[in-house]
Parts: sequence; structure tokens; C-alpha cells
Amino acid sequence: MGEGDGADSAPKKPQSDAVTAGATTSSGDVPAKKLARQLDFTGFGATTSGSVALPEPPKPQLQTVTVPQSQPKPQVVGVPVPVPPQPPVPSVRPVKPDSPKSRPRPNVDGKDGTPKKQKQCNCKHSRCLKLYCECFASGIYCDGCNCVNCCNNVENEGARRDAVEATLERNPNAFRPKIASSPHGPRDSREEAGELVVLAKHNKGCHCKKSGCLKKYCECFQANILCSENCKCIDCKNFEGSEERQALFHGDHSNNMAYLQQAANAAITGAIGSSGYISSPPVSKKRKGQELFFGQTGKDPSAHRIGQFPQANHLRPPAPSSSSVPVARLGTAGLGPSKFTYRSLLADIIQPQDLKELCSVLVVVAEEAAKTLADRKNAAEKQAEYQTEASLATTTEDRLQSQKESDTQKAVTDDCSTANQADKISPEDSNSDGVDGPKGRPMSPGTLALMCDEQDTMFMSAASPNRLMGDGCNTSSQLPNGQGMSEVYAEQERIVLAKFRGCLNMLITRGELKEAECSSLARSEAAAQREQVGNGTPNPRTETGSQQGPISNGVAKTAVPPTARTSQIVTAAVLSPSTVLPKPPSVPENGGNKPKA
DNA sequence: GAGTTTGAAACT
DNA sequence: CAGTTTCAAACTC
Repeated sequence: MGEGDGADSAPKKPQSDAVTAGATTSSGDVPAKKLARQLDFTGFGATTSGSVALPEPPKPQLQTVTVPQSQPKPQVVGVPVPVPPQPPVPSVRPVKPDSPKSRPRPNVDGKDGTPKKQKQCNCKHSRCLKLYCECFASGIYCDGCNCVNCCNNVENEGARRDAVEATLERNPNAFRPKIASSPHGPRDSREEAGELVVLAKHNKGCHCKKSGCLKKYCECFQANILCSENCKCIDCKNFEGSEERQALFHGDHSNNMAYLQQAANAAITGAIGSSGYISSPPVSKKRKGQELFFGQTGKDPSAHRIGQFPQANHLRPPAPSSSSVPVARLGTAGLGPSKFTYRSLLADIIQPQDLKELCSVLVVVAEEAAKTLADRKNAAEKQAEYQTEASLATTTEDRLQSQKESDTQKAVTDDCSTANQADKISPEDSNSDGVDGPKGRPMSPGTLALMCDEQDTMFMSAASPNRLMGDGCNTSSQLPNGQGMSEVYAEQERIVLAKFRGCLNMLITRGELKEAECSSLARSEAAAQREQVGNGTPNPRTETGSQQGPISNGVAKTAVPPTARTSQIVTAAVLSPSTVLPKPPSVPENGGNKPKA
């Protein structure tokens, strides 16, 4: 590798020139795609081809600095728009946010924690016009870098443009984020340090051979994501359940880079558990990939760490993501690298039936509120009218009644939109058919919406296509004059929301508790594990499930209770927000979602 | 800080 | 498309 390079001189560097030159050449006919191609990284993973994304020249105003979320990790949808010598954008880089490459060092640089400026490349031969250059790859101009002969700047816009085109020609997605993020993507550096980021996936996948995908050489690892079926790495250890990986992340050492690195090295060389690593010394060195074919399962202790197969092999387990993956790690085959999902701490706490129950409770509350208020109001009106004309009083009442009814319908209509918030509980759309509430009873839109949800939940399975457009939200009904009830609705909503809030608070509390439990458990387990390793104790992992870490998806398996309890919680919460949390039962649990071996 | 290793990008 | 070379970052000493 580094040999002939002579990294120094510029003997051969046809390429750099090629870039420009080539570009020129190609540009000869570039008419079509002028440089004006816009980068539309927006779609993030989704849109892959379509418009070619091309780092547009520095249009100052153009930079799409994405969402200044406070999160350190730019979730961007960046745009390789060459941002002119840009002042380091605080936390969000305009581009290729996820490019593993660009990410890590840039700003945060854990080293001293000092927020660092963007990032500075050190290119010498590429003139910063190739993807080798992080700046270029990120779509930004070099600014304050240590590069030599840099052309990635305003002064050389022309060359740069050509280079961009050339690059795009080779790979239209060159400037797109490499990591397909997900809603659960990385969120903050802390999580990054730990492990959590799991859902994201490298679009192209890595091709690591020696790093075990546990070093920053690996784009996946660098991006803090697990290797996926897109990867073609060999001897991958960056998958869920990987002890090596866990060793890297867990433990109080999470913050200690040195420790992490050490752990990584150990893992790579086989020092850390894992199958038969021990047997074959540094097997590595030689292993040219082929050696590791899994022959496996076998018992051949001498078999070289088969632990991991080339990704290609673990091409995913048919098994759905993670969940019950029993981790017999040997079979990564069955496990697949990654593909597991992050589970919310509340995952086990909230059950479908709980939602149902919650909805029911809220509906009841709403009904009662409505009834009370309505009665009150009616009474008042009646009284007023009574004095004037007794006979009319009755009519009024009827009228009111019918009014309510019509309002009810209307409610369903206009509220669905607003009431969507209520959906939060159940992501599904609200309503199912026939939802309209009990006739004759005044119900606020919110209530109706709740009921819709309830039904949804209850009859989810029976869902019919109609549902989506179903009457529920549909604008089919009209509202004559809903005036009368508006106050009632308001009051009703207020009450319901208050109750609901109480419930949410309860859940939050629960979540926090669980989190605490999980983390402490994870910590202790990690410590124990470490200790074991340190003692030279036989590898825990040697076999099958035993190794199952206490953690799965970041959720430790504890004696948490989930299930059933929730109902009580929910109900209690709704009924009396101030209620104390029921004590978590010590139910067996499936919390970690990983079966215990 | 120099030298080595690594894997992506570029090239053939 | 596979193999090789080039490159710059990551890593080690």
C-alpha cells in the first residue's frame, strides 16, 4: 500500500487532472446537466436517483442548513451544496450529514469535547476534488483545511463544478447521504457513544475486511449504525448481539475512548469472548476472507473464528428483525447483522388493550362532562325560558337535543382533523365506520375522535378499507349550528385532555423508572462480563444463548413487568392523575424482547 | 508527529 | 464487474 506511493511527489496524478480535465472533457457535452443540478438530498434515502444531486455552487443563500435541531447529529437531509466557506454551522452540517466520514471528527470531537470547527481535510493529491476529500464529499468548500493545492473553493469554482459533475457521472448518488436514517436515528452524541442507533442503515454497506467493523475505518461503525445486509464485510462484529460490539459500548467506559479502542482491538483479535477466537491466535493476519467461511456450527473448535461470516452470509435471517432472535450467536446466520430495532422503553408497558382502555375511560369522562355541562346549561336555559313561555320550553329542549345531534355529526367531521392529536395514542387513523356516537348524546368532537380510536383499536383487525375515509373523519356531515354546544365541547375537551395528560405523565414516570432499571442492570451486567473476560474465564459466549447479553436493543432485560399492568396504570392515571404508580409486578417478562436462552 | 493500516473511491 | 491502484482518514508507536 503505502509503498510506491511516494505520496509525495506528484508524479502521477493523472487523476487529479483528470478530474478537471476529465470533467472538461465530459463537460464538453455537459450541456444537458449544467451545473445547475440541484441537490435534493431531501428525500434522504428515498429518492435515489431522480434529480441528480449536485453540489451546487455556493449560493450563499442556498445552503440548506437543515433543521437546526439541537441535536448534534445532523439528521440531515443535507445537501451537498457547497457551502461557501462557511462558518461552522453550529450543529448541523449542511451536508452529507451522515456520511460517516464527515461526521465524527467534525464538530464534536470528543477528544476534548471542544466543539470543533467543521472539519478540516488534509488532502494532498486530490485537490479536494474527489470524494476522498471529506469536504468535497460533504458538499462544502474547504475552509481552514490543511489541504494542499485545494480547488474546493470559490476561486476554483469552475474546476470544482467539473469535478462534481464527473463524480456524479460516476455515481449519481455520490453526494447523497450514505446512511439511510430512520426515525430512530441517532439522536445525540450521548446515544452515539452508547449504542442505540440502530435503525439507520448504510445504503451501500461497508466492505471491511480487517477491522471487524468495529473501527472507524468502517463507515457503518463510524456512523454508529449496525452493519446491514447491504454490507459485504468480512468477519463483521458490528451487529446486534455482538459481544465485541457490546464490549465496546457498555460499561462505564463508555466515555473512555481508550478503553473502547482497546476493547475493539481485543475483539478484533479475538481476545474477547466469542466463539473460538482463542483457538486461533491472531488468525487474522492471514485470513483472506475465505478462511472464514462458516463451516460451522460445528464443533470444530479449531475452526477459525467463524464467529462472523462475511456479511454476505448472514444475509439476514429470515427472521424478522430482532425480536425474538435467540441469540445463538454462532449462527450469525440466524441473526443477521443488524436489523434490529430499537424498542422504546415503553414498548412493553403500553399494550393495545391499554389504549383501548384509555380511550374508554376518556370517553366516559367526556360523556360525563358533557352530560353534566349540558344539563347545567339546559337547566339554565329552561329556567330562563320558562319564565317567558312555559310551553316553549319543551320545544326548546327538543330543539336543543336535535341540535346536539347534528352537532355531533358535525363534530365528527371537523374534529377529526383537529382531534388528530388525540391520535397520538394510536397512530392509526382514527375512526372506523359507524362511529358516530350514541345518538342523542352530545359529544364533543374530541370525544368522538376518541371513540373512533377506541373502535379502531378494538377492531383493528376488522379494519376495512373504508376506514380511512370512513365516515368518521369525513366531511360528510354538516353542522347546522353548533354554537350551543361549543362551550360544552370546550369544557369536555379540557377535562379529557387533563385526564389524558395525567395518563401521559404516568407513562413518563414509568418510562423513567424502567430506564433507570435498565441502565443500572446493563451496567452491572457489563461490569460482570468484563470481569469475566478479565479473569480469563472461559468465554461466556462460547455457546449459544448463554451469552445473551442482558441487553437487547438497548433495553435491558430486567424484571420489568410490562404487560398487563398498564391497564391499571392507565386507568389509574386517568382517573386520578395523581395516583401513585402501581408497583411493577415482577412478572416474568419479555421485556428485553430477547428470549432468555 | 511519523509511519502504518484500512477501506472507500477511482481507475483499468 | 472484478481486480488494482490511489487516497486520506484512522490508528499505532
